[in-house]
Amino acid sequence: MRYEQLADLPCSITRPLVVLGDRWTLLILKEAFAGVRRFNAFQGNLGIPRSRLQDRLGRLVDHGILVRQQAVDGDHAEYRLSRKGHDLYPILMAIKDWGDAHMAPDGPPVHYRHRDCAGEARVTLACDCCGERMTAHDVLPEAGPGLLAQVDAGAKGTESLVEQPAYE
Amino acid sequence: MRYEQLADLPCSITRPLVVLGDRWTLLILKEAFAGVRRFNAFQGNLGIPRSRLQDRLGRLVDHGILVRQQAVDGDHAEYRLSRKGHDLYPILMAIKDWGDAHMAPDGPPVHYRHRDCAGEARVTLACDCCGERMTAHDVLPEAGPGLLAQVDAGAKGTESLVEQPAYE
DNA sequence: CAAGGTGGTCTCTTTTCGAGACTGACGCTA
DNA sequence: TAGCGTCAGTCTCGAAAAGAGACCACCTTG
Repeated sequence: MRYEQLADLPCSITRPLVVLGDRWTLLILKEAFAGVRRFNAFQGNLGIPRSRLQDRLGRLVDHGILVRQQAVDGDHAEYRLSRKGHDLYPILMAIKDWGDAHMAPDGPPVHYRHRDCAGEARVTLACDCCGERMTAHDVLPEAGPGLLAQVDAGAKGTESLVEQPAYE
Repeated sequence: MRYEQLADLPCSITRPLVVLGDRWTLLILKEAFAGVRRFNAFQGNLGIPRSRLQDRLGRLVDHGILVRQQAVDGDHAEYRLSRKGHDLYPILMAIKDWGDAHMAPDGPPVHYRHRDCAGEARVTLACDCCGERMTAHDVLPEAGPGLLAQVDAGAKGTESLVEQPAYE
């Protein structure tokens, strides 16, 4: 049970990971972005045990990442990405970029192309102020409002995060 | 054993996820980017069981994501990010952006600031040709060389990926 | 009515995880 | 040199999660 409590930490990387960080969840979402909506399709494409899929879909619905509804053209259930779920796309694309760079010796298995031109979708990390591209070396963590709110509320275990050392 | 075989699929999202997609791995890497290098520091910061940490660090070293070496200023072991590991940073930042947007009611706990100005690090998905920003709706998957190589080699289970439906 | 597809449940076995004690190497210091 | 603290790493054992696959109720369609 202690693992779930990581979600209480004031960290915007840790909190999503408690929801998304297991064997299947991101794979399910990848399928959802590929247009899959039905239970049996998820199950067949991934080979995930049915009970496991049931559990994961339920959690994603609970978190508002997927929405379960009846299909308009039939009686069957559908799982569709909510806005919140849709916003996960850059995460999958960042994974894709890394996979293409480091785990695709024969080249990218799939090109994710811009509909309007021949270009490929790529994730970039940049400064939202000056627009310059950034790497981990250019980043300096600094306490934000979400952390200060917890400190003010007397939460424990937050001190170390305030003094987070910069990545060298 | 079937889960690990997903890594054989020609998909640059699936393959990294088989390596990175469990409770702890990305959390360990998050710590590594925060400057953590020592076994006990990972263990203490995350509360991960020692045997689990041992296993995960070993896997990351095996995959060339971390490098284990003796510290220059002492006898203890150090785990440092390799180039390959360093390249994972956009994934963590994409998760951070989503966490800030959807799981941080009090605002971002931590600002990841550009060293050179006051701006914040943000991940964007854009076309590498025309530079236009993209969402999942703008993407059209298309078979690439890594997939065709497997098809030519007579691999099974690749057909469905070629005909991957576009995200609606 | 039978066949086949749907999402979903149940059971049983195997695997993984978690907690914490334990080890052995090393350095410091009294 | 004996004692102590710290380091990474190992072992054990009970608990939790995952996996495989049968099973269910419901609905179409022939």
